[in-house]
Amino acid sequence: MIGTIPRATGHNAGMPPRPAPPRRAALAAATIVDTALRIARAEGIAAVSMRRLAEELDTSPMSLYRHVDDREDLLLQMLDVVADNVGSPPRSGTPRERLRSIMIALHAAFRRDPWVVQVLAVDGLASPRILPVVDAMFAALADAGLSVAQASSAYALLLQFSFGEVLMSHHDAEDSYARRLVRAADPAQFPHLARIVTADRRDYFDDNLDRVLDGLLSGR
Amino acid sequence: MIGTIPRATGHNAGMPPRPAPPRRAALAAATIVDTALRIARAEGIAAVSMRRLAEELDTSPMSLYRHVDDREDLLLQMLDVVADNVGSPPRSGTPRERLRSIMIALHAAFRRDPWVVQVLAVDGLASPRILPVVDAMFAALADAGLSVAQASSAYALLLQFSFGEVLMSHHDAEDSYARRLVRAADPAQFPHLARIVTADRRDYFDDNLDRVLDGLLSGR
DNA sequence: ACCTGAACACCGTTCAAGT
DNA sequence: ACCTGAACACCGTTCAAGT
Repeated sequence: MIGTIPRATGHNAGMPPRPAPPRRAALAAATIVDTALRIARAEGIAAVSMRRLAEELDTSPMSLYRHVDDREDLLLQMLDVVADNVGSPPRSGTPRERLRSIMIALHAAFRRDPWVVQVLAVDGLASPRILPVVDAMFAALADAGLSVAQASSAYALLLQFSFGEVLMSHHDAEDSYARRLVRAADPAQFPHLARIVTADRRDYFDDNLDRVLDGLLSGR
Repeated sequence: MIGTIPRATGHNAGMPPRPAPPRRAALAAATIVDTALRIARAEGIAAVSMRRLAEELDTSPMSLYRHVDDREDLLLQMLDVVADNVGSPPRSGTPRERLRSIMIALHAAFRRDPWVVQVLAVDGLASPRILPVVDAMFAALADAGLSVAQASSAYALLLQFSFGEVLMSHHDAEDSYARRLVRAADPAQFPHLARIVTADRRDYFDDNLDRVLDGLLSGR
């Protein structure tokens, strides 16, 4: 599997081979997390169970507990990886430009790992590695002239927006129950709804991000 | 248990007692749903299991399956009740006023039953009884002068916003992991974050709703 | 005809027995 | 000292045996 022996990146080059490695490469925390991420992306976070993970790694479920405190700890380590994927916030540009590119990076990370939103929503977990991004958002909001109270409010809105977007588009993408419901709605009873349904769907995120930034930054 | 014999509200008063009721009152679908709602409100949706529900109703888990197809069907019936709690959308007022009061009603219902957002988010379910509210939102957006494409986009944003709000405030309310994380952040490393954390928290929903409506309705 | 106990295939986690 | 099989307390759901 990919990343079975991480961090063995050359400082050992030229040294004699390590004595008598165990028959199977030792389970590394990074391997567990990588495998969990792969399962989560392919089948959703519900498929990431300790037993399933152990099976995938050819071990017993209890072996995992030597590298991971419990399932919550595993989820947190998965969130660390996703937080790193968001990347560093930009240092130049107008406050609005900075906010915009942070939000787009956040959104891209959420889109790549939609299960993240479920983990944050259901389990209330978060990675400390996202803090630089959060700090940069507050910095941009302050630079835009917002008071502390206004910035708190604006930050909440921006996060809620990207959260909600991923949450809903995740199920809208496939032929979800909710989508079938709207399509099956009686046009006579819900005329406005019917007009909308016939319109083809696009990705609303970029447009709506500009609308939100309009509401937050202009005119106060 | 509470609600074992619902709707026995007096139209039988003065009548002779019913002949030979079965030893235990028959299980009604409404009783099951009511009990499930009570558990969900008190302990979250994860506590609503078929086995727990049966225990609460003094029956076997399999008896529930005579009134409910499966757990998904139960969740849908619970969503029906919440959708009814949202109430009828207003028929008068400016488009903005109508949108505003619909959103506030929706938000109030979500606040009363935060588990709804998890069910919609994780299971992708929805109740057809919410369709009148959705239709009214689209009607207001059309009356405000938005094109079909603009209204679709705006509708998505409004729903995403209220979704995200409930999702995040649900965990922010209690002393969640995410909240402890922000509070534990190093002020030297994250100066902007530190300023915010010391500010006391309010409910941002009403303010942010106006910001979102500003962005959506003004200036196009 | 109706109800339901036992069973099946899962889950996270503990704990003591095994090497 | 280290690893892990069996066990515990859950879960949704099926199915056949019971009345």
